[in-house]
Amino acid sequence: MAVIVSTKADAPRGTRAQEDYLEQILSLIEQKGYARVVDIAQNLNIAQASVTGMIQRMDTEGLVSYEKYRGVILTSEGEKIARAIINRHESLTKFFKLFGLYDDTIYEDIEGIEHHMSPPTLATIQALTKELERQPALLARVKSKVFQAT
Amino acid sequence: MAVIVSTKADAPRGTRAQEDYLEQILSLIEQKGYARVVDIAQNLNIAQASVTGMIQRMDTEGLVSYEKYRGVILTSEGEKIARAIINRHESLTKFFKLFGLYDDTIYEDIEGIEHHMSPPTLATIQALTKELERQPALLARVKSKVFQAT
DNA sequence: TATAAATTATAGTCTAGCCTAACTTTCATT
DNA sequence: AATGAAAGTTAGGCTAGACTATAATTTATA
Repeated sequence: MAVIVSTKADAPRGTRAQEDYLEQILSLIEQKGYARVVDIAQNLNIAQASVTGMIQRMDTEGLVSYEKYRGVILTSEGEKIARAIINRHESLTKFFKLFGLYDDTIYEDIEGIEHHMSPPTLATIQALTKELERQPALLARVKSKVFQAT
Repeated sequence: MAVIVSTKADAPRGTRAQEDYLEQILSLIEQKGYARVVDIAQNLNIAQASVTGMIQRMDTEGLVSYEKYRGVILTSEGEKIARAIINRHESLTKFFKLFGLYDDTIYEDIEGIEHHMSPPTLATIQALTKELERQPALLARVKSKVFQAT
């Protein structure tokens, strides 16, 4: 069963920074039930005031719904973007983990590239991941070619 | 013969935008012998005045050497960064081309991710590329799983 | 060689996205 | 219910990196 990938319909996108916020917000909501400014700020390593400001902008842009002092929730538009980003993040993590790269290395790389990978390319990575999972010998050979010096 | 990758020595880096400029400048110098503001501007899809401004900043930061009306050349620092970026670009192109992704898709994705990929991760991609080149049957199987709808 | 065209530079402006400091609201505890 | 701590907001400021309009310089050509 093949994966069908369209290059036509561009997925909705915020800016890079906004995607980071959306990803954090959804992740907080799923794990704690709500997303507070203070937690978003801490996770993104950003000042609280900056988070408030960005959230207000994202509210006017329809990515989140926000009321003063009442916390944030995602609009359906915002959630769609957040899920796309999280999906990319997870797929890429799975892929890179195959090769025994350090967790920190993986995390930093993905942080950068998850904002830039198109659906077709991601689908390819996913297919490749599946195939490599099915072929441990092949995977071992690739891994054996790369050593990381600590 | 294994590739040895260090995670210690961080490669010198400019900002994302600066890396784009450096890549363009080196590429122009290699293909035309010199890099003019007007060509950099056109290739990066940016106004000429913006290029002049950025080049001046990069001069003060030691990435390029610049004299009014006399064109730009790279410092050794700047060239080192430029070559690293171009190397990443080429490696990634080679990798994605394996899977029959559209050229435009490849170009856009790489434009985004080349600024964010660490040496260990890149080395892994390179090793994987080699292995897949050696195993056409495997490659075919992965490709068969992803169709792009035009 | 003079002058028009092309190229490059300057000046001034704008937005995104961050910061700190000070203020306001909410929450928890007594 | 009062009050101090925690969370959130506002105000003001900064830098990167883009823009347009205009001026200066170089290059090409009549």
